[in-house]
Amino acid sequence: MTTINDIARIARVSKATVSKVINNYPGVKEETRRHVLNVIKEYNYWPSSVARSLSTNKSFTIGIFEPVRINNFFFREVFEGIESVLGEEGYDILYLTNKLWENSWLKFSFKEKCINRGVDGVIMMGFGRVNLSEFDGLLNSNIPTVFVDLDLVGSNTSYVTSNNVEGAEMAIRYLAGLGHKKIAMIKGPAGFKLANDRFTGYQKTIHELNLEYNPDWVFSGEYSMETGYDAVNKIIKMRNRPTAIFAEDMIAIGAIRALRENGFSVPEDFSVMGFDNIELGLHYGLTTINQDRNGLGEAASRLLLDIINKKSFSPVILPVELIERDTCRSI
Amino acid sequence: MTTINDIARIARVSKATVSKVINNYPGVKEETRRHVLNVIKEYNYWPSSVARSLSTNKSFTIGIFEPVRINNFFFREVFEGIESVLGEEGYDILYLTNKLWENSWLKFSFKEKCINRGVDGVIMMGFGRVNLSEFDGLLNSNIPTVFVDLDLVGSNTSYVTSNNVEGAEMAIRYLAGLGHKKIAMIKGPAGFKLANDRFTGYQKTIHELNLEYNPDWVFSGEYSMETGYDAVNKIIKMRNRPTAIFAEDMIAIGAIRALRENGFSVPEDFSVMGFDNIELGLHYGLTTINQDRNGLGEAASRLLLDIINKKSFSPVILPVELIERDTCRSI
DNA sequence: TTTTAAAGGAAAACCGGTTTACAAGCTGGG
DNA sequence: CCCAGCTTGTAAACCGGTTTTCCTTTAAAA
Repeated sequence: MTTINDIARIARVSKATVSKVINNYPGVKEETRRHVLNVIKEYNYWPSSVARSLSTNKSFTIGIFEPVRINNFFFREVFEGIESVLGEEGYDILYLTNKLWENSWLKFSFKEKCINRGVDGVIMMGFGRVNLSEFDGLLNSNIPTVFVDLDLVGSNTSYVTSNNVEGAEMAIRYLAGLGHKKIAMIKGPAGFKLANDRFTGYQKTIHELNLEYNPDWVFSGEYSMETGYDAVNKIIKMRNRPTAIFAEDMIAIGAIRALRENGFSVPEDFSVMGFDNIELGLHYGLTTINQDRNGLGEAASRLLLDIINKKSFSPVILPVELIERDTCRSI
Repeated sequence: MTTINDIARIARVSKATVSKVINNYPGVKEETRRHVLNVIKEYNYWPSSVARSLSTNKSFTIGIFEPVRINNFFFREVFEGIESVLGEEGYDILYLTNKLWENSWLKFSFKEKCINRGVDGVIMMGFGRVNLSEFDGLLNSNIPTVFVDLDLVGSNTSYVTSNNVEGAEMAIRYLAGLGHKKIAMIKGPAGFKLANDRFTGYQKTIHELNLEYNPDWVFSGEYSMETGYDAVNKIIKMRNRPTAIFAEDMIAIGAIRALRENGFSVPEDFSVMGFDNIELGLHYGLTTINQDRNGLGEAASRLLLDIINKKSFSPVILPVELIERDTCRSI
């Protein structure tokens, strides 16, 4: 491998001079600069970012932790947003794995892993509100950190999220506008801010609009079709049935399938309203709330860069929008 | 940040001794070892992998290039396979972005980026057979490299892929077994080994079984529903129509939708056979060929580790299997 | 021509580790 | 009691960059 020493020797200058040329620093005669640049090009030299990181304490890498593997496509799209913004700024993205932790002679947590790898900042996604103490190290450190969909803040920590409360409110208002007064909700996994916020929006709006609130109409479960099936199986046995069902897309699709399999029609017998706008929803004509997953990733990266540059630490909450398709009807 | 010097000073030993303790090297009295370990734990010290990389020339990072963003879910699942294997071995994964390249004062290619970042190896995925010269640098370097779905080999380069030829053969034999003699194929994007191999298997088997080969029944396009729509629009206008359609899942689903929209029934009027087994296929009851995407990632990582350790360089070709659902019928 | 300031470049220290060479201390055999 | 040989630990060099300090040129001003 060609190093800065090779270049210095060949160009008959000191390595300090080569360094100045590489970094476009002043204090080098134009003639010398050109000469050094020629040698660099001729030998196809590229400085080692490892060595550079060591001396500057800046690595141009951002770490990502993403342990939970629910909901593949979701994080994938967030990731694309992250990558596009950070890439433009010259950062690469280090996917931090934690498989080895258990075997290690000294267990280490998020913070230690970040320090060990020398990342300039870290994005945390896919974490629920369980075991929050896991994050203590990070929050108390000065490592710039951005959480996606988890509202944690600290000296150098902030978060981004979609406006899930408002999204749920939009959904309920829309259903109410169609004449629905009995609306069920199938919540996502308990402990996740996402799911909690959506439920909050649901409750709040039910109250504001004076709709019927019935605890029996509130279900909860994993983010899967199963959960929709289970809830529908209970709903159809009820004497006092809701007329509309509000649930996250994957669950909503499970519900639609279950309803159809039981001889009900959507939206004739039940209206179904989703949340997320996953691609699959298109194939079911699912009316839903769209959240901008790419935008979430972009916002996360930009916020992280702002934290790194000490420019801004304010959480970012992204707007959502209602997408009208064919699974809700007015009654 | 706590460094090895701090630990050495506090423990009243030399940094060499601390280093030996960290790496479990011999030549340290048990008593000293324990003492140093205690100090390390007390001060929550973790060695900097940046500094370590610099001196050992080994970074425990694997790079990934994945420029094309077709087919999200596919790479996501491959990635999971990669991560699970490499994570176990203590590697982290560096997503290499190339957004900054154009602006850079010296353009650099895959090889230079790898050298610059000091990765121990690199996995290339999502590349087609276009501009193969882009890879010259990598192939001629001694950087361990594994391609996914592109059959490039070099001194330290190999590849993994599913057995796409055989998969196509299975598909055609299955359709022929159901009595189909006129089978159309909608190919994926030209230039990709994946798509080429599948077409090869199709052609070969058509010949072997003495089925009708009609160039008009061969279509080609992007990996999208659109492509399926377009092909079907042509097929239904033909006088001599095929009775079965073979295409990659997303395209096949487009075809199914197009057929239905035009008043045809699947599988009554046309049998449709997919390839890939994407999740969406389930919702259409699509009969298809499954390829093990997780396994592809695992195989890629293991092969890469083998190349790094100079143990094996042989390409890996993974078997596929036929999944029977509801879109093909016997005639 | 001499004085002085500015510009250019080299030398050396540093970042946090690893590794090699060597010295000191201890043990046991003759 | 002395010396060989093993064990333990230290000092120093090194990895490939950056940055500070300082010396040497060169050009401008007096």
